[in-house]
Amino acid sequence: MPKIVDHDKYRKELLSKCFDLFAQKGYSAITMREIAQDIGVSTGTLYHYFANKKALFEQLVQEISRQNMLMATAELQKTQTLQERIEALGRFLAENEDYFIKQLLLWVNFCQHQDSKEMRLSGGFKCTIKQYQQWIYDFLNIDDPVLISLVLNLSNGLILERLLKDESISITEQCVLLSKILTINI
Amino acid sequence: MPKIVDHDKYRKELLSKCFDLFAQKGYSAITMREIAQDIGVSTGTLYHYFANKKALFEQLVQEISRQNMLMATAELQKTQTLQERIEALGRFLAENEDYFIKQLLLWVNFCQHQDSKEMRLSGGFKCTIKQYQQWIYDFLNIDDPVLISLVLNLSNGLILERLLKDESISITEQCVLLSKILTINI
Amino acid sequence: MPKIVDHDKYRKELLSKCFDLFAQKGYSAITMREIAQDIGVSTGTLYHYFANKKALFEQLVQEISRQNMLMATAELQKTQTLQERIEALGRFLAENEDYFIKQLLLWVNFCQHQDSKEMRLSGGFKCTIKQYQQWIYDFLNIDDPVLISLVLNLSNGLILERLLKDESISITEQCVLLSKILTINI
Amino acid sequence: MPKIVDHDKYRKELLSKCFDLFAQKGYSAITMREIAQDIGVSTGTLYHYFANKKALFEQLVQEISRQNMLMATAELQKTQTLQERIEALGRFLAENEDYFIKQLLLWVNFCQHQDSKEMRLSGGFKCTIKQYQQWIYDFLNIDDPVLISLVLNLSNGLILERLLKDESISITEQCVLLSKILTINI
DNA sequence: AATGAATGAGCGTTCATTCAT
DNA sequence: TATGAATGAACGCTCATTCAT
Repeated sequence: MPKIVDHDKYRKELLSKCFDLFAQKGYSAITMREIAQDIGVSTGTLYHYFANKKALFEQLVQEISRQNMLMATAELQKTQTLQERIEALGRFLAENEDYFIKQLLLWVNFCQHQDSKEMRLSGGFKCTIKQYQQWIYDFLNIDDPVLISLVLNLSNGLILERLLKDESISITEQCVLLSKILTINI
Repeated sequence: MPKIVDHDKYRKELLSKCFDLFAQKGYSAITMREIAQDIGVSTGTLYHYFANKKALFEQLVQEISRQNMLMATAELQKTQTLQERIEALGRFLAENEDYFIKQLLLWVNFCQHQDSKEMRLSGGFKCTIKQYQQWIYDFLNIDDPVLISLVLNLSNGLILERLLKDESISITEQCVLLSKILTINI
Repeated sequence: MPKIVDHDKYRKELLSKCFDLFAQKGYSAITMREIAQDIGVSTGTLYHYFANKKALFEQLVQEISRQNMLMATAELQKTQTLQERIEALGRFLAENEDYFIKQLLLWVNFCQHQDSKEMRLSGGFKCTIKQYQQWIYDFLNIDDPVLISLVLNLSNGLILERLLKDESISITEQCVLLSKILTINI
Repeated sequence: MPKIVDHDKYRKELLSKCFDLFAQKGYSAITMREIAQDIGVSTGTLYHYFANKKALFEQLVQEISRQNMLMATAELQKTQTLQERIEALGRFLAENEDYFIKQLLLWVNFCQHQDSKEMRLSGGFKCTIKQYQQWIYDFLNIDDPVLISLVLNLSNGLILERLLKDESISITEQCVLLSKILTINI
């Protein structure tokens, strides 16, 4: 009998530990050795759980996207009025700012390498984006696709601003404005 | 005026030719050989004009940002009313969609590598972002920083949507909405 | 203008220097680093001249086979009678014993790796063997294919004996016997 | 008699199952994992029965050589005249062609790695070759060492021809000729 | 100014081997 | 006895960079 290890559970633990690293340095700039060292295993172990670097990255993107959706749903389910929900969304973004910046970096990275002969199996990825939109739709209870897009793009824009600039406008303030806009336009 | 003018002009030509390559594959994934081959010179020549890969990339980011500003100013200077300007901004984004996507990729890439012990000289970069904001400010003649941020973030969000999704909402439609919002809130 | 180097000539020089190494250790057991070190270049240079290890080995086999044929033809062309030729063949084998052992090792190695999903382009190799046979045929002026085979197989058997055993029978003695056999059977 | 008998018997079973694998890919090209997988045990088990890869290979060579000798003796013991024996030898070679090719590959491999700082304990190997020769000597009842060598080398040459060429001369035909030669020369 | 041959550190990955179970 | 997860040195190969021409 081999060492008793929940292979799948451990795999996901390793994935979680990789998140920061990939976000900080980008797919091509990290090395497998760095990853291994940083998460405290040997390269051999890394390859025991992931076929190669590409597979590791793809599984990371999927796992993070899955986690993100779960978090968001859990967080926002307790709200009632549109007003409340916009505020909750804003709070959620503000509180997990770093997380979302990292996720954004991951996604952009993923798109970049997806187009260059690699990572084609990514049906799961585009799908994740769609689920996201659908989720906003369900959650905010907005019908107009232009408005949904507005909310999504503004959210992403806010995150991007955080990444690109040193001092950014407060997310809360933006959300107050967003709330006003939505209230008027629905 | 001996060769020094030609040298600088040629350097900028080389930079322009690198833009697509860096945007498509990302800083770390591209090799100097690929770049050289793609733009039709030898690696030796590349190193004759740029101290190293990092310097090449930094100069590229600066050059592209500079060009972008020039383009935008030229394009939008002929407008008058706020209504017109919003429309012009929307048209500008829509017409240069690919260009802005590439620029976004470049910027994200730049931020990623800037934090990892390299590319510290990037005062010029943060500065570029500020100029951008200032330019929107001057151009749209909006005082409220929250509103400026809204315009910038929505623009970036739109570009990001283009990158991440297959089918996106029309930029024009979004701008119609944006126009309405701004008109009401000013 | 780059360093002036006759690329093809230098490539062949490198190949010649690899011969002993591949024969001694076998294809899979040598490393590219060992080869590079042993022939006095860097691994980078090795890869500048050969696409990969497999290609290096294939070119080596072809080059050695080609050289071998040239040597043999040059050596044996000056003989007249069958008697003389058998003696010359024996002398040739005896004098280049080490060379032929190495060639045999190369060939066996080649066959082994050729069958395992790699090295399929080896039309040139089987062809080399046929040329060899044809050359013996032309040279010894023997019609009977059974006799040709006898000569070839005995030659190879002699070489193999050299490889497998510590003390072997003298090649010359064997050739005296061979000569007698051929004289009788023609 | 506790488990020691089973242990040894199982060890030899494992060895037998390795034969094809080593012959096909060669010592260095095969991995312990491949071997384990192919013969249906874990790598742990492999290391339970063999100290390391080298030991496994050495024991394989010895075991195969031992088996070969047994087979040959059994097969050829029932013959009487020289004529019969030559024919029996030919038939034996022809019927076990694949086996002999594999054995040849093993031997060549063994010699190659024996010289490179490893596998020095190979007294048993050279010894095997000598036994082989002695056995031919006893069996064919030939005194002249030159003739013995002829028979051995021709046999090995025939096997080698099988390995190196696609279509080879029939072993039987060669043996008819060999028979004639021997008859004349004794 | 321009070339591309040369370098060697470092990359992704593999593999013989160990050892807790 | 038997397993397979874990290790890390070493593999084939790449790449930013240098430099003789």
